[in-house]
Amino acid sequence: MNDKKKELLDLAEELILTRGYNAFSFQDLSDKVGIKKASIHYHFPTKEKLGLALINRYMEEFKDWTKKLDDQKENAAVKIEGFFQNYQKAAMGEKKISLGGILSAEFNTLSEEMQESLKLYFNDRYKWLVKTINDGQYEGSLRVSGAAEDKAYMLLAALQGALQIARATKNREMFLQISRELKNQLVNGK
Amino acid sequence: MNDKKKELLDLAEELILTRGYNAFSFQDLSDKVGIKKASIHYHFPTKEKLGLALINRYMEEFKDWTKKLDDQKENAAVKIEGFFQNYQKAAMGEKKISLGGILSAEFNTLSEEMQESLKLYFNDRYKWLVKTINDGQYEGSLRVSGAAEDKAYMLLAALQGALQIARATKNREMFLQISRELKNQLVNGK
DNA sequence: GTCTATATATAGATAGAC
DNA sequence: GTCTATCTATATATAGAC
Repeated sequence: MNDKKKELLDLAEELILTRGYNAFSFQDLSDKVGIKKASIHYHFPTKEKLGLALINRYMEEFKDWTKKLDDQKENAAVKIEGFFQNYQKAAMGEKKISLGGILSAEFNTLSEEMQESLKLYFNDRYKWLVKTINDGQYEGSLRVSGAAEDKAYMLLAALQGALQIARATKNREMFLQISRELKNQLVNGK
Repeated sequence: MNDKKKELLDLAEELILTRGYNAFSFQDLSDKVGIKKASIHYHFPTKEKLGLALINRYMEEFKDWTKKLDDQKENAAVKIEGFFQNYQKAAMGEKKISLGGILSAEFNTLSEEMQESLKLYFNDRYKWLVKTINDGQYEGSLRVSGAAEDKAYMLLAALQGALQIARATKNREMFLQISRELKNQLVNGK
């Protein structure tokens, strides 16, 4: 990916996380990146291609992130803590939403291909959580009551929901409290 | 509120929960309700007024719903079960989102007044949960470990997030599983 | 790669007739 | 209350020059 294309994707990411996929435009990109909006179509033929590129990049980044943890031979507790930190960064910042959060809300207005990619995005994260929680049980760095599958669902839903409510209520403390509670469930088997 | 106005608000609710606030238009309403889009401005001068009317109606409905439970002298466990059922209806249906969920995602594109109303919407629900959990502890219908405030946060976030993920993954079972787990935490003190 | 110009569609909103 | 007509703004996208 060339520099201009990457720059456009970075800006699109910023705009989508702030305003949503439907509420950002090629004109917004043009204003910020300094080329005319018609020129953006050279890099991304359609808005949908741009949207797909962004979801795919998110999935790549997640894969890279998890691979790095594997390479460093981190234990499951450290990995899960990193997962929390990723959400916490979002919660403490201005945007307070995840790509999955915004695109789920706009789900029914997205193309079939984007819908399918979004489903994969969530499934990737879910599967990683299940595996990591199971690893943690086995190695002893986590103590979880019940099935890893169920705890993974809960974790993902609560973190996504916490971001959502944090945005609307501007309440950062809430996110931290939910975080503490979830972590407690993961190490004390509650 | 006259019939036509109510009809418009009902349709707007349907459209907003399906496509989002920014992605529905007065033209959409016009197509379905059978009057020209210019005529809709007679009932709602601006789109924002319509949005505000919808949030306010949601808050009124919630107040009526909680009042009915109070009048029937239901215990806290029954009330909380009803709260779960409200979410479950959404999760099992086609829309799979709450008004708060969609408007949080679009938060930064909303008027200040709508943002403020949305904050109240969440705070109303949060305060009711705190009070109900505390009542449940006192009367013995619920057994919760830790502060009611913390459990209320968790409950709200997990249910909102569960709806969000259910929409994108088309996974209804996930919602039920999260529901079971949350209820377990509320009666077994975990 | 980026430009100007343009096509086509749709948005929210208003004026004024009926 | 609802209509037609219209305004103004903006959207995604394409053609063709440079």
